[in-house]
Amino acid sequence: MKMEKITISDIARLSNVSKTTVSRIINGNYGKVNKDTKERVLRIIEELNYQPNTLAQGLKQKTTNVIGIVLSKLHPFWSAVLEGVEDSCRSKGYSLMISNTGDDPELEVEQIKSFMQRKVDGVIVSPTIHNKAFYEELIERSYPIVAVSRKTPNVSLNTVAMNDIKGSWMATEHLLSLGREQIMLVVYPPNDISPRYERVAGFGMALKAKGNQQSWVEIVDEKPGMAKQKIIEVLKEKKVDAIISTNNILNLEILKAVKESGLKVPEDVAIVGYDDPAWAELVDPPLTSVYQPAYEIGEKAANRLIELIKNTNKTEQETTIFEPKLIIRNSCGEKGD
Amino acid sequence: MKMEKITISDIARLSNVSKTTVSRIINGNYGKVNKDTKERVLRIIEELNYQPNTLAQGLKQKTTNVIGIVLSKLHPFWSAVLEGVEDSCRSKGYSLMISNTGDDPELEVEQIKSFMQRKVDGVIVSPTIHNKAFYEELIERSYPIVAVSRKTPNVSLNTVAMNDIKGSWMATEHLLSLGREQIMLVVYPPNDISPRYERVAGFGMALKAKGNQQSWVEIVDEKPGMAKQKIIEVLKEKKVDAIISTNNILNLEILKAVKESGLKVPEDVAIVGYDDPAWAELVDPPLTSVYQPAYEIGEKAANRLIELIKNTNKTEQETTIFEPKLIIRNSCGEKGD
DNA sequence: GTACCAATTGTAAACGCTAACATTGAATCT
DNA sequence: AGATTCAATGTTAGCGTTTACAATTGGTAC
Repeated sequence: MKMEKITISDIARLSNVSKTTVSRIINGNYGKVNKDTKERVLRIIEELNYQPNTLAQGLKQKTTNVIGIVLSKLHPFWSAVLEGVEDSCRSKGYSLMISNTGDDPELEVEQIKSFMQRKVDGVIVSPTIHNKAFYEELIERSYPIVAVSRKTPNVSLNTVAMNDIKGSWMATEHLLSLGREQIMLVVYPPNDISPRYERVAGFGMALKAKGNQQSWVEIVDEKPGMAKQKIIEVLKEKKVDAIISTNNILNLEILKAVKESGLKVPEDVAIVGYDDPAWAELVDPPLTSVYQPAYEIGEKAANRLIELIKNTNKTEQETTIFEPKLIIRNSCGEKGD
Repeated sequence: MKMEKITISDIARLSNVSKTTVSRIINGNYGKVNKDTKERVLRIIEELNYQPNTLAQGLKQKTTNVIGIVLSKLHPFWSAVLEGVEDSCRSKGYSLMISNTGDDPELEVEQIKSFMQRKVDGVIVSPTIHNKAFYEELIERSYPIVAVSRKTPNVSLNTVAMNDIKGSWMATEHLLSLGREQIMLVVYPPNDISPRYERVAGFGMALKAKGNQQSWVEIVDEKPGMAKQKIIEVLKEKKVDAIISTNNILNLEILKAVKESGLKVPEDVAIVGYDDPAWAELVDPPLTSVYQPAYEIGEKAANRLIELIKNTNKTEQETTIFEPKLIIRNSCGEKGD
């Protein structure tokens, strides 16, 4: 299992053919090369465990079979997305470069540029809504890129995302139908990031439809622990009979806050989580929650990107929206509670 | 913000210097170039938004500033490791290629080879214990590689991992000291993967120390849901007064199984989780669990790898072991329960 | 025997960069 | 003045591939 730094020239020399012929064989251009030489060369390649230098290939061919993914953080939702992306990429022969930005808009473009400099064939990104100009430029150059789990108003990126309005809408509807009236939607600062403001919007729509005016949106700080603290305060001061989470992490903060406040779920306060965590059925009471098919989103995003990379024709903007599901357990009680 | 495919030659031509000079400027070799030309060239680079082609650089320089990471899966533990790796890499100017193998030994070497073909500067891997020969070869060629969160007997890889014996040992000790006697350690098939058999070993050691002979190891199938089912069966047939989990996923399976079996925690059965999940304090009762500093492990692994890449001298094998912590909540009750 | 063709293989340039070595011109030394 | 040095810049080859274009060979048709 020798693996020295042998090049195509070595193979060529040792098998008495030109580099061209070896190259043809490497690339499966068998039609143009004699069966005997092919076998001889393949044997030598095998023996020396020769692996073509991908950098050189990329330099010459303008394509690397690498795609880059830029996302915000690695909490469970994104991990699942990433797994979908990864599986799909590997099965199609692409390698993956990854980078997290923590939703810093500048880091976002910096990382994409860095990937482009490395000549990745395309990029998957969970974009903030800034960087409009940057993305427009990419589109104009028809650089393969797809936005995942985030939408970009004013920029028509290829997109694979959730119906986020519907997610919070369903949650709100559910609570209202159970007679809850002072509902608090807890959300991180929603301005930069589409799912957040869509979830706020869906909440508002559902309230308006039922004429509810006692519910409100509580915007909380993103620093770990801050949300919990804030919620505890609010819970002391205001009448709250239901809480809706808007993501993975807030699920935890909300549940902890409620627990520490000594309130009973669902009697005192009903809770709807977001993102249906794996432990949802283990807490007491089991958490009603909005499910999102994260893995499938990732998979689809990767597939779409690869489509863009390969097909120079199927390139018109396309948006795929997945629908969330409300998984009802016991954290909202039943009608009349 | 034009970003056509401009090369170093364009910059050179437009600023009336040779490519060499431009190259010197790009690479910060300012000492050797006149201040005026430097500024002129930098301005043109800026104007045209020139970005050096990293493939070409890599081809020439034999170094890419990319590192590859090959791990088993993306459950929460590995996500946290990955975040540590990623942060550390980015802060030091490295990009990251990622790949999951699901602990398939063949895929493991396949992916590493693929990374090497792409000329990554080094690799972080969560290895199975197979592939001894392969890793030995890498070591012999002094290829920079570090094993993360897994140990490789017979192969002296640079390693950053946990004291896994101690983790289960502490859990077992804790349970024994509380008077539990029929303890079941639930584990996925442990043969290929060091933390698993270490956790089995730590369990055995603690039992032996106290002369306990009624406890046992329950090996369960890795397919989702299988563990839960098996545990439910066992719970019916045998007397079990404590269960120890050995990872993230098993935490969930065990808790679900116990819940479905209608047993009371900790009265009927005590439980110790592994990996201290974010939701540990939210379940009822809050889960006692073994904490592992996943992020720090990732960080350290990346740092060590980068050290190996840069320092051709500090290259002797080195193993860093982090210590787990037992976080006691209420799932094991108190003495005398 | 000459012309033509297909099959197989080779030559050489190019991809975009870096670096060893060479060149230039002016300043400094003796 | 001639030799020496130094700062600034350039020439050129090469990193490991691919590929347009040639070249060689033997066979076939006339």
